[in-house]
Amino acid sequence: MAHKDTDCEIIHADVVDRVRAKMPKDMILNEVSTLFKIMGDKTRSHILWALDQNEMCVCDLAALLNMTKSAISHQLRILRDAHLVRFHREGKNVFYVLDDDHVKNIFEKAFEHTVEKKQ
Amino acid sequence: MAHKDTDCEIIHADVVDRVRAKMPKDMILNEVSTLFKIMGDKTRSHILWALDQNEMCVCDLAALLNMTKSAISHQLRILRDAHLVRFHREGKNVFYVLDDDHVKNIFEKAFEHTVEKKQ
DNA sequence: ATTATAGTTGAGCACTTGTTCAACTGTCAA
DNA sequence: TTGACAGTTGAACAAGTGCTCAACTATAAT
Repeated sequence: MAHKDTDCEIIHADVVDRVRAKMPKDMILNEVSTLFKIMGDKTRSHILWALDQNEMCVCDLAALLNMTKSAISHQLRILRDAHLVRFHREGKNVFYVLDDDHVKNIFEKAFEHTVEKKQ
Repeated sequence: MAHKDTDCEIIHADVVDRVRAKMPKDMILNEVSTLFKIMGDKTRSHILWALDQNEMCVCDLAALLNMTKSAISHQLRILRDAHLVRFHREGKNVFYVLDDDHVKNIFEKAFEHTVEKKQ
């Protein structure tokens, strides 16, 4: 009898059991994929890359990426909510910076991967 | 006069120019964000994590993740197209394996980030 | 106070994406 | 060769996502 939610038996029960036992708490794996999802948008990854070079204000980011302030601001909010960037106001400008060194590391690994794949 | 595609001036032209000069070819940054996008789905990240533990066939993955073979197969195709997994047939089973060590590294960095953020 | 510019926000809309469903191929066993 | 099961595929649909637009707040200059 196939499993309730699937349409097949477990064929290699030993492997499945072993992997299932090692499986991290679902929440953590979900949070990791959420992190990737947030980084997996063209606009947001460009913003993160830019902020890794320099802190920048919304307007400069908009100019750099040829987008409206509104569009940038919406994406910055998503990055703020995920604690990937911080901001501080200086007069009329709001400057954003990366909030986490890991982001830089994750980016570097992804670059390595992509560059190697292209060769 | 505001920029054609934005609604503001460049406020800190020096910063924008410097960052723009360092900007990697658009294509590479796009490919990096595509990689994150692919890893940024709950199902796919679970599959990648599982394959990092052991090579597995479609049915076992379906059982492990409580999903249908079809749903798993669709996601495996996306991972195959991105060259993140390879497969080989053995009789009626098709076994999948990770195609790249970088995936493991990227995952590890992302785990570090997530675990630290939780503290 | 008024004006101008930086930035934020919510609603709306077009587009994308993941799963389901049904039909299909591939391999093995009887 | 027929049946059973592993796996793939395309269409369809529901849910999610990113940008636009317009209205808003905040700060500074006149």
